Amino acid sequence: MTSNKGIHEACFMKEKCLQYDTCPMVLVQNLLAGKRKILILWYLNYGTLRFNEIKGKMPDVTQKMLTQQLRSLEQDGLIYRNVYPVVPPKVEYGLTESGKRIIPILKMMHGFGAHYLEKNPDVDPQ
Amino acid sequence: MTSNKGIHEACFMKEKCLQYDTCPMVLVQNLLAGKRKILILWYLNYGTLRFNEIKGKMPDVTQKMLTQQLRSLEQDGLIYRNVYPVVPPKVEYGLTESGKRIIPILKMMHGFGAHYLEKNPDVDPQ
DNA sequence: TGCTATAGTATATAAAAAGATACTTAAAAT
DNA sequence: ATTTTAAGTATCTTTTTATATACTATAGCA
Repeated sequence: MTSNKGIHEACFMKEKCLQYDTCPMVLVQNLLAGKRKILILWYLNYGTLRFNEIKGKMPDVTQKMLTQQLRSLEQDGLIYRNVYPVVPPKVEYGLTESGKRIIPILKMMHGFGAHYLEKNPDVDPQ
Repeated sequence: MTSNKGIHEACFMKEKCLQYDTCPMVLVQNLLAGKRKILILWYLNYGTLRFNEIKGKMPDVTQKMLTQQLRSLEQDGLIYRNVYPVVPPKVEYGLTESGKRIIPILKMMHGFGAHYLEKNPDVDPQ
């Protein structure tokens, strides 16, 4: 019996998803799996934000972790980082074209979340 | 100066998102942040699947981790788990009503991922 | 002279996630 | 009597993630 490691028999879009290692859904899973990434993208859709502005919106994140998540999103091309050579430092983060294309998805997520919270009023989002 | 810990000045849907701890987006971030959750939901939309069927679609997941992710999704009410009292065991997983409501989001994600891969042919999804 | 501000880096430690491997269960098949 | 099967659990180790804390640079201000 031959190995069928990674074959996606069940994927909807068969032409794109015959194999695990070329599946767009696997990509998205990896792009968005981070613990803060969805939220960072969501906040940035409001407009560009400085480091401390993002930090201020997430009460429970450390500077180091936020830096890590931002760098990762930057490497994936979803956000850009613009450093102004001033003192004290000023660094602006914003969505790239690629990042902006995620926003409709995030809006649907928000709708889902709101509905979920209505149906489960006992649930704590955190 | 008073603390403004967790205030969401920048959220789109202000009436729902004035505070971090009641924000639907924070909820969704936490529901979907798991390393395999998006993929599991995606596969289950095809139809109910048995444990080993899901496992077979993810070449690099251990039994333990898959069990954990499934339990977590079950606790969050996105999937159900149906145990048949037979030997050897048979356990079926499927989407709940809540889980089905995520599918349109996943379909958009797939579209995004496919487009991203077209623009960045060098990227490895994994 | 020393203080403040911003966006970090450095280092050490703790906690959580993930992986590897072995074990379980009980019926049916060999 | 042994093997196979499906869906796990148990235990231990490694890796990743996260926290805490201290430190840096430099211009402007008091």
